[in-house]
Amino acid sequence: MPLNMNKTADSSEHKTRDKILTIAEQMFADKGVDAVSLRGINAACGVSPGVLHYHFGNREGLLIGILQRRMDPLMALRRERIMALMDSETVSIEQVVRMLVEPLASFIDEDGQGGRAYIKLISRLYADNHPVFEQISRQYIEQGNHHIPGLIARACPHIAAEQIPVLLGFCNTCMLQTLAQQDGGPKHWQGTEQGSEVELLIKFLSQGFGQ
Amino acid sequence: MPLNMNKTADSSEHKTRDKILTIAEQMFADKGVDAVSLRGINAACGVSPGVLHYHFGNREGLLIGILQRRMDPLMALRRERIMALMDSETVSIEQVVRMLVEPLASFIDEDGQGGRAYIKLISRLYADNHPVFEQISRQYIEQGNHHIPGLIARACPHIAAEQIPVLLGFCNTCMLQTLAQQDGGPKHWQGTEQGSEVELLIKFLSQGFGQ
DNA sequence: GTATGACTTGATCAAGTGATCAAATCATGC
DNA sequence: GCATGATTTGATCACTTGATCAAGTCATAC
Repeated sequence: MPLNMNKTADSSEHKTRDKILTIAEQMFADKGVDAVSLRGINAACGVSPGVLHYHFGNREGLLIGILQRRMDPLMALRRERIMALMDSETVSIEQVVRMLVEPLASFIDEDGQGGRAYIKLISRLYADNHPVFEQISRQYIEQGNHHIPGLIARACPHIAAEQIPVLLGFCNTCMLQTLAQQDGGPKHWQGTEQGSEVELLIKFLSQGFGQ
Repeated sequence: MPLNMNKTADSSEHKTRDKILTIAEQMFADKGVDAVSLRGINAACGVSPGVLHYHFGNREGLLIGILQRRMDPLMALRRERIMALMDSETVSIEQVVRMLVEPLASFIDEDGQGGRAYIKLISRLYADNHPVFEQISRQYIEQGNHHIPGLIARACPHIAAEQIPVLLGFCNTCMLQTLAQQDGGPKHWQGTEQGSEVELLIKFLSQGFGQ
C-alpha cells in the first residue's frame, strides 16, 4: 500500500484522490475539520468506506493533502509580489496590503467554489492555531513571508517595530475571515458587488495601519 | 421533567446546570460546537450520561442555554454605551469603535477564562453564520444595535451609506477574532502587554474607517 | 416523618465511528 | 494473453455517539 501521502506536486491522474481532496475540502470548510466523519466523505464521493484510508491514512493525512495541494501555487503568487515590492524604490502600505489580499482574492476567482472553500478552511485553521496548519505554514510560507514586517516598516515608518506583528495579525485575521465569508454569508454583503468589497477591504486595512 | 431550557434570567441555584454550561462553553469554544460529544461534556463535569439531556434536551438546547446566559449582561453594557453616544452632541469614530470593543474586552477581564471562552464561541458562530446564534442575536442584539450604522454615519460623513454595513462587518469580524485569540494563541501576541493590544486594535479599526 | 417534585444515576438501545483487510477489479507494460 | 502492481470493494472489528428510561436520591413543604 503506497499511501500517496507526502506528495507535493504529484500532477499525475489520481482521479479518486483529487475528488476526495476537493469534496473533503468543501466539507471541512463548511463544518469544521473535526465535525465531519471520514465515512461521510467517502460516501459523498460515492466510493467505498476504505478508499480514504487507502489514500491518506487518516484525518490528519487528508488535511495535509488538502493544504499542500493549493499552498504551492498560492505562495508562488505571493512570493512574486513580495519580491517585486522588495525591489521597489518606495513602498506604500496599500501596496503591501494588496500583496496580501489580491493573491487570495484572485485565487478565489480562479477556482471558484474550490478556492473559496480553501480560504474558508485556512481561515478556520488560522483562527484555531491548528497544529497541522502551523506545520504546513512553516514549511511553505516562511520562504518569502518573513520580509513582510520589514515591508510594512518601510511603508509606515511611524509605527513602532514591536507593534507591526500585532497589526499584521489584525490584518491577516480580518482579511481571511472576510474573504472566507464572502460567499455564503446571508446579508452581510448585500448592496455591493463582489469586486468593490475587496477594494473596500484593502482600503480599510491600509487605513488601519495609518496611511 | 421540567427541562430548564428557554429560561433567560433563571438566577436560582442550578449548580449542576451551571457547571455544564461553563464546561460546555469552554469545550465548544476550543473545538467547535459540532466537534464535541455530549457524553464527553457529561464526563468532563463528572456527572452521569443522562444529566445533560435532562437539563437541555439536546445539543441545540445546550448551545441556546450557553448563549443566553451571558448575552443579557453583555448587551446591557453595550446598550448603555450606545445610548450615551446617541445623546452626545458630536460622535467620533473612535468613540463608536470603543463602544463596540470595550464591553467585550471588559467582559473578558471580569469573567476571566469563562468570558474569553464565550467570546471565542461567539466568534466561531459569527464566522459560521450559525442559525442558533442568528436567532439569539435577533432576539437580544437588535434592541440597540440598529443605531450603530447611524452613529458611524455621523462620525464619518465621508463614507457612502451603503458601505457602512460592509465596513462594520470588517470591524466586527476583526474585533471578535482578535479578542477571541488574545489568550491561547502561541506567539502572535508576544512582546506587548494585554491592555495595549486592545488599544492598538481600537486604533487600527478606527483608522480603518478613515478617521 | 412523609409526600411531592426536582434532580441524578447507570444500564441500555440503535446508529454511527475510524480503522483493517482479504478479495475483487482495474490499468499497464511486456 | 498475462503478469504485476495500483486501486477499489464491502465485510468486519471494537468503540463512541445521542438518546431514553426505570430506578434511585435529594430537598423542601407540610
